[in-house]
Amino acid sequence: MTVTLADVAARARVSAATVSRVLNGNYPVAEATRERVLRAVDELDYVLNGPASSLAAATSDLVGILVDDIADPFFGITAGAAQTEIGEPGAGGDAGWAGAGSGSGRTGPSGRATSSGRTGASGRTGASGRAGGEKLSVVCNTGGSPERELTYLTLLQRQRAAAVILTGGAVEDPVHQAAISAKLTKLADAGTRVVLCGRPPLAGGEAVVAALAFDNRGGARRLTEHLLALGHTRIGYVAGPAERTTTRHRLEGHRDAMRAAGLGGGPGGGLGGGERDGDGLGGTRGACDEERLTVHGLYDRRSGYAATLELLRREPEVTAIVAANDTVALGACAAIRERGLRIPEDVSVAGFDDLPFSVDAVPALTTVRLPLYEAGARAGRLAMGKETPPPGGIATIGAELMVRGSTAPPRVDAATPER
Amino acid sequence: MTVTLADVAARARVSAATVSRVLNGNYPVAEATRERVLRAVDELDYVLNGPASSLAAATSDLVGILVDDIADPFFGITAGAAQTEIGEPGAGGDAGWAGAGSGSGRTGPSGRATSSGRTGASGRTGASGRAGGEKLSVVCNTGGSPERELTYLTLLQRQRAAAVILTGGAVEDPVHQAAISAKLTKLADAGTRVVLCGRPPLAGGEAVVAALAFDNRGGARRLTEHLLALGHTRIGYVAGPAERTTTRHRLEGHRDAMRAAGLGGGPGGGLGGGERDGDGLGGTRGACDEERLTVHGLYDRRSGYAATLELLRREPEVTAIVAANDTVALGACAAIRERGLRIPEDVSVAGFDDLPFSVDAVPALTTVRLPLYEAGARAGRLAMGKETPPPGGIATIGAELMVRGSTAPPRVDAATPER
DNA sequence: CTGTTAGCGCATTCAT
DNA sequence: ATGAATGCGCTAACAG
Repeated sequence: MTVTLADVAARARVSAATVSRVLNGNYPVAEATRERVLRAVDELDYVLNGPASSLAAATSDLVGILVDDIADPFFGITAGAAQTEIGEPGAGGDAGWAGAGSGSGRTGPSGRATSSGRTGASGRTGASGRAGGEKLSVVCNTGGSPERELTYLTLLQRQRAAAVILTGGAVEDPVHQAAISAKLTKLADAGTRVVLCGRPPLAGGEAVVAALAFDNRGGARRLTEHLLALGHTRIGYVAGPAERTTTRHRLEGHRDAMRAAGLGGGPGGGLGGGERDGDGLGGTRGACDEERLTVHGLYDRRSGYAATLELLRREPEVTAIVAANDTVALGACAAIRERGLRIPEDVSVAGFDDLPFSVDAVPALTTVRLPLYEAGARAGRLAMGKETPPPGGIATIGAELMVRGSTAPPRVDAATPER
Repeated sequence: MTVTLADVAARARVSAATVSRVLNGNYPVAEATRERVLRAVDELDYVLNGPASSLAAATSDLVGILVDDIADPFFGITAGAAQTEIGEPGAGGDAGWAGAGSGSGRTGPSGRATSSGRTGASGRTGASGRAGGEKLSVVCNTGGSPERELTYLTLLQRQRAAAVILTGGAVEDPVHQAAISAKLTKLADAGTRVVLCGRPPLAGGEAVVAALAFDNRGGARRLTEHLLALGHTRIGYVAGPAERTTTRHRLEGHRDAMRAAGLGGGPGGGLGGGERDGDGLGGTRGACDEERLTVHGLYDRRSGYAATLELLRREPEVTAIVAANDTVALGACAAIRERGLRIPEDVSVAGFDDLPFSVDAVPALTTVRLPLYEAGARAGRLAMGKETPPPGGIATIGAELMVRGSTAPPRVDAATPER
């Protein structure tokens, strides 16, 4: 019922081995034979049996991209970029079928004979039903759950995936860290290329081809410095889920800036944790403020809304709110407005990521731009081995402060800060 | 080097077949044996070889979800919902094995010490590195390109995917329609369950398990009726790519409403195409206006921005702009503001989809709500055979008008409409 | 309930 | 340059 290699071989009057060689394009085959085989493939509408092929070759063309939340543009942009790089034959191959007029014609297999620069491996394209050297890049939605992350990794391992890209922050639970780490090592041992994107390198990251980390800390620090420079001192922070690295790094950057300015709980400029209890003097508000002005939530609009309401309740005098990301910032804006406050006159708001909609917010959102597309694309290339990994396998990707309308100096009549 | 079924069998002192049965959980196995096998699996850290398994069983656990643009929340939400349904072992029992005396009590459900809810077939979890009955649901980004859509379909076909979900509008080019249709038929013939979500059923859709179509036309009509009721008559329309069904349906709904109100080019209330050239009288502005007040672009912010600028240039007197979707509406808002106009005082703006950020726009966006999550989840269940298809395999999903702040009556001093 | 026996469809040695 | 074997790792009858 389903047509196999043998059928094609029979039709083309060659052996199955030859058909295989033509299809994989990695072995010399006489042009005439090749034509015949290709024609038989078209006529029979043959489609390679992936599982069989993978089994025999001990490799597959599956590339997995793990994301926390596919509905979040942050991941959509990153994953889409990676997928673009992976989908394209890219380095060395051709894109197939340049020949037959693609506009409206391309009735199908007929007008070939061209097969432009069919160099080596990449050949066939899908228009007629065949598909060749392409990788099947797929994105898997973990929903932020470490268990699902592990499950997907196992599933991918089971498929003998060619590569795996993990995007977004990691969960810091040491048990999960270890589990993920072990799993990645096994994947790497089995020949799967592992790339981290927007996630800090893991301890003993030999298993990983490359880790692309965003400068979350630096970006957050510069953002808060901007607020401080405007004159804000009572700055609320709507953080993400406490256990994620992204959350921690952004929060640390924020606090670094605060402390360097003599605000917050720690020694100026320090980044160490310590000193949780206020010492009662020294020109700072003490650590209690640091805690009081931070609220954790999810990376979504609703959380931003709720957390901001809470922040406003705890400290009605805040003059600025820094959100974990742009989506959260949007929720924060809604909460602020609902309280009858204006942005930025009464309260400044800042986000993180610079997602496409941020520039359209009213007022436009001050945020920190992360080159998501570029990072995703690079991760894709790295996964495909189309780009050489950075030295040490680790690269930090810059974060750029984008000052826009949602931040401004605090009102002059705002309660005078204590210092 | 890699551990196989035989290794596990040897360690557990059983045959490979028994190990297979334990792993698939679809055949009676003595509890003691099962324990032994499971332990061996853990000790050896065994992971099933997917390709080999798929080859032998002639099925795979891969489920593909095709989307136009993964960076667009419209698709992210839909795909994420579908993936959630597919990922969960869920109810409904798994497709194949109702036969083997599983009527009430699954094979050997008796209390195993460990792992709480290890229910019958779905067994093993990922935490330890094993993964069982789960499907690997993956989303594939076509970028709106019919070629890539076909390529992905072929790739999925090659993997013998268990199911495929196509989301979003279809491209209307008859050649591609036919190609897709043919491909879907082949997939279905090979046992792949095909589900359409947010896409109209295709001609001769026997191949498809179910088609979930949004009521784009009705939603668009009600939206425009809302604008007309407010008193608008000069309404600009920023449409999506001309060749997509979603674009056409929304545009048709809009024009239906316009014509029913005696505006636009056709006979009142008609939905037929005809009458492209204005007849010069009859109380309507004629078809030329219909064309003049419509600009096509992509479904993104930038296009919305550019198209709106163009619309404002063509007809400075427009009092309302309807956008193809919310993202486009955001761009439209930016353009309008840049022109020094206020929303909604000078120009009303409306979108479509009701994405999460729309309620946070300022002013909040009037739009048409599509139950994306629900639709995606339903598509996922349909793909898994967990839900019975609607009668005829076709269901239309309602679209609800959401009136918010971005639409208001036109200014009274606006140029008086001619009628 | 469990072991035995055959392939699944293809990529590869080897030969030629 | 091509054909003929061999086996990848697993599942599915079929016995027992």
